[in-house]
Amino acid sequence: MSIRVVILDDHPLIVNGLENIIKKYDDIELIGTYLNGDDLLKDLSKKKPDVAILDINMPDKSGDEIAKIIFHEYPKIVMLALTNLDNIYYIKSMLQQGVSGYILKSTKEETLIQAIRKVNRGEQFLDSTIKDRLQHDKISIARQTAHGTILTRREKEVLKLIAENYTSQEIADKLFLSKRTIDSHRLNLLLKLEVKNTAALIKKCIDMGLL
Amino acid sequence: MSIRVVILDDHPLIVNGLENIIKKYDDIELIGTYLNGDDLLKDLSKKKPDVAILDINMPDKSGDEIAKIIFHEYPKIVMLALTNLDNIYYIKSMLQQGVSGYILKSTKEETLIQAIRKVNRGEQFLDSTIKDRLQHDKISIARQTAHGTILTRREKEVLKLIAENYTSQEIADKLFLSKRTIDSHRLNLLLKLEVKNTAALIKKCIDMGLL
DNA sequence: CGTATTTTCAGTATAAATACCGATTTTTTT
DNA sequence: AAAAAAATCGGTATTTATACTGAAAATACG
Repeated sequence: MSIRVVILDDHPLIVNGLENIIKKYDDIELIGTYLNGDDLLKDLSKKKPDVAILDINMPDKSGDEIAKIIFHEYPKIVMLALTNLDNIYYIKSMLQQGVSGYILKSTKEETLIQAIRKVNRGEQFLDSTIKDRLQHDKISIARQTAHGTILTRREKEVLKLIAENYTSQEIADKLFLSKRTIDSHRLNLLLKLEVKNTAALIKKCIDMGLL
Repeated sequence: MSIRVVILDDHPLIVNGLENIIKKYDDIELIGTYLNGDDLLKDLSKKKPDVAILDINMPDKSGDEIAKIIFHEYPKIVMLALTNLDNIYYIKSMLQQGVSGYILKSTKEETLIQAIRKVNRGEQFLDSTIKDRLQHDKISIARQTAHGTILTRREKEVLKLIAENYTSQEIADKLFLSKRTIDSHRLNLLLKLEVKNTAALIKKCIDMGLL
């Protein structure tokens, strides 16, 4: 019996590439492709794939949210994350969310197929480049996820406005809050992301897909 | 005689997707794929494609640099730019660099094929979504390219350090310059990119692929 | 219903960035 | 060689952000 796979990626061209690759292999069957997380989640109540290939940088819901839901509602589905090199921040958190493997979007055909087969057998697959990066940034990633990179609703809101050319005072006016409150949120953002100024904050958040 | 095409993209998975799509059409022939601009340029002295599909966000050389070189050295080659929605900043500058068409990475198979055929006939092809965005941001883009979004070497250097968590004083020490000089560069960066603070500067630069 | 987290707000102080005024020297381009 | 652009540095004033106290109210969660 063949391995049934679904793909989630907001990039149709990537989906197309994966689709065409998988087609060539008899032991793997593509039973669904999705451009956003909600569509995938809806369809999972009907279809039962063995492996779900998930893009990490999604515009609406972030990859780890989807992974979390799938992991809890459909624990039998094995997940394989699709990621760029730039986004290693999520990796540890994704591991905890039950993701079994990581492949890069810049991966080759053979590596992809190998990864699908491996995670379907219950093993873990980490792209070698990701392994290196993990090794290299081990400490900072550990700290990263330790006190949580997960931002609260307000923090995200403030973050977004900061990136949009607003000052603290303007943000305060916009949200009908005190400037102190905004300062407070800014401070928390800097602490959570371990940066010491707004410039680095914005960069890191974009790198992590929070913006 | 079929349309001979080369592809430049640092994302193997995208290349793979394009490759598989083009394969299916008899009137289009893929004669080369490249993961970086230099490889493509080297090969152009031997191969003579009709159409070159170029990724815009490349890590080493930026897309418009490549386009400029091709346009001047091989004016017969028609260029089709591959872009994300996020990066419309380059579009006008690319047009001036001789690019004939724009397709989104999130495009569908048919649109891609249609675009290749159209630009090969000497016509222009703009993805409808890009058209909309161009319309919407018309004024700001015009201003953008007018006084040049092109940053100088020093400005890029300072910009990078700003994004890396350094203060003006620290940057000054690092580069053995006066703090005033750094202030000067910062001010120019803000003016050139038409933003009023560092946060927005970083965001815009990342959006534009300058970081 | 009680506990934890989030969100809210305050004072004060310092550090940093931005807004103006300017200018000279060096490098690149024509 | 001349012109243009880039890179350098200075003073001063103002605005904004960050650091350090701390704490009350609102929400979410078990």
